[in-house]
Amino acid sequence: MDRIQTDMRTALAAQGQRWTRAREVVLAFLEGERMPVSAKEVFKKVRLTGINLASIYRSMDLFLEKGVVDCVDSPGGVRRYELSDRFRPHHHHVVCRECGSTQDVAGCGVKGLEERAAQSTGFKILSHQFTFVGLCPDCV
Amino acid sequence: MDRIQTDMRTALAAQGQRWTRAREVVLAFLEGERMPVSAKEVFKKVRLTGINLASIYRSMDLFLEKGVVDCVDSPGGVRRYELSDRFRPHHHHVVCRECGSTQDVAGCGVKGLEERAAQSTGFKILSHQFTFVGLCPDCV
DNA sequence: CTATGTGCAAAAGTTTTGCGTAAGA
DNA sequence: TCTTACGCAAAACTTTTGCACATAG
Repeated sequence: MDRIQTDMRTALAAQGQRWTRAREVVLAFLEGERMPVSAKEVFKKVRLTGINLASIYRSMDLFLEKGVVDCVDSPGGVRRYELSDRFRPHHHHVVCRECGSTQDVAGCGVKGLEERAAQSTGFKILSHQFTFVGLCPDCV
Repeated sequence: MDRIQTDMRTALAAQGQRWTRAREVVLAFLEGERMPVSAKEVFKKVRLTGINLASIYRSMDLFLEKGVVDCVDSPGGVRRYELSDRFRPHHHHVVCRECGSTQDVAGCGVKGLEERAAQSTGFKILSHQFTFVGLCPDCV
């Protein structure tokens, strides 16, 4: 068992929440991925474990709440999840307009804009999503 | 009839496509909005015209294809539409994590990053979506 | 043991599609 | 007139929820 899972287990135990098979499977899968994945994609790839799709959504909600994963709302209307900035360098994404495939773009380049946005809108800014939309090499 | 509608009508006519009541109603509505709206929001506000929700989606698809509107994929899984950069200053958005309300954030601040993203990923970059996620004054 | 989480199935919500008809040009 | 687009209804998809049962602690 690796560090993220140990941390997660401890954090959950502190609040009477449990480290279950579904949560372990989902988190382990996310740790092995380099790109954001949708709930359905996780479901298909862990099908042999018998974990239910609803449980994957519920696990993702828990991980989001704990700050262990971040989500990306992609053009195309499918939500994708990945390990959060706490465990990976902060970065952004490029999504293919045709096939929906997603890749990381290293770096940020937009830090410092949050404060300006907060001032001009009155919102309390919690995070940002910055996504390039384009065509992947296969779809050009 | 204003300029955008005239342009649109001409562009459609050139390809054997028609300027219909549904398209006129949807485009006119978008021209009157300052913030991105979902298909359902348009539908509710133009209900008295009898325009069908499916026709609103179809009109939006057409306008997207013609570059007359842009879409924003918001956290929460609802797609919103607004007049494109061709008719409004380029800008970005802030979305409330709780209620989904959306506001413009003036300016860009991320121009010049597209080329770097293209180089590092091999994608052809067509556009970008930059969204701040936070809490609106009502939801704080 | 006991409360929490899961599987299953149904529901909810958004977006798409097929088909017969209305209506632009 | 003749093709395009619309209305309607159903379907397709993603995500959420209720409930009885399983299971982690």
